Amino acid sequence: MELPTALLMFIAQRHAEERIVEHLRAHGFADLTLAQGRIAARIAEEGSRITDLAEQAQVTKQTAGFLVEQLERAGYVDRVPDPTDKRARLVRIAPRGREAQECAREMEQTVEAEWAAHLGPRRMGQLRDALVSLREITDPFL
Amino acid sequence: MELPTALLMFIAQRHAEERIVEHLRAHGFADLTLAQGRIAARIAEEGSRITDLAEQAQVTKQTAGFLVEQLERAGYVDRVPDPTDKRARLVRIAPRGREAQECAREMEQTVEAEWAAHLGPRRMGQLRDALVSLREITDPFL
DNA sequence: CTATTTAGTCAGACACTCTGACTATACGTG
DNA sequence: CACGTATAGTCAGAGTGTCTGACTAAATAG
Repeated sequence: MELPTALLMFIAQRHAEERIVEHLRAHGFADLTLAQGRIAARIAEEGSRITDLAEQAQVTKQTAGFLVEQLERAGYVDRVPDPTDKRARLVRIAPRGREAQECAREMEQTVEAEWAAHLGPRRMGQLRDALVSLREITDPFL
Repeated sequence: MELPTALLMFIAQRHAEERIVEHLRAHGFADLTLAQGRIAARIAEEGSRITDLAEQAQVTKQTAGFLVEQLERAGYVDRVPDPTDKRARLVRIAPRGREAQECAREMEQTVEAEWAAHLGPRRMGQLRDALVSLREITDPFL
């Protein structure tokens, strides 16, 4: 075996991540770091709680809170009291955040398309199939 | 498409990474961080230069130097003058580093085996085949 | 021999992440 | 209902990883 499978995944995954960050940067979203993006990408349409974001992004709630604060200051999200729980505040995507989401998704799809073109539809399908299956034994959030 | 392919890779890859760190920790290599490990894993048998390690691990040479310094202090590597270039110093794996490498490789193979068992040999082969092919368009170091 | 490149370090700064301690609210049980 | 526990979140402090910029010393090209 030349390289471990996990390292192969790391290589491709980081490439995608960098392309997205670069694309955002080129479109005026130069503040917005990777860590912030990982949080922002997980905010639900109805708004999300810090604790849920933390769990999904696999960081502590302190870290999630810190990142949300940056996002809020930069205008990517806003926070409203949760009507159903006075302890909680809901984090929602703000207009600027939505623009950034769309920008990121754009490059995400571009990269995905490049991969599909390189591998061909059959092997791309096999790749996704294997990865989805692997998730069953590797996703701590599942 | 439920989840982007790159995110699926991230999930599996992080799982492998965490298993390895946890295994190292359980075997007395509790100092030794992920970042240090990423550098250490790339040290060649004959020794490597900081600059090469930096390039392979995709960090600046300052960062690589910083991490090597930690590794050296903890006894995982040592550094000797490069006989062919008086500017350079070769980073070499020390005995303790070799033990850690073996420990890490052990879990790496365990995880690899778990994946193969879950997917079956055919799909595991397809997965690796696709990832190796993808490397052609995603590995900045290739 | 000089100019440029390369290997590496030093200094400073910032981002990310964690642990521990704390407040306030919600919830479950007797 | 009251009390104890669990949950949502914050504050404070620390450590680690990472970068940019400026620098030194040695190698190399012309």
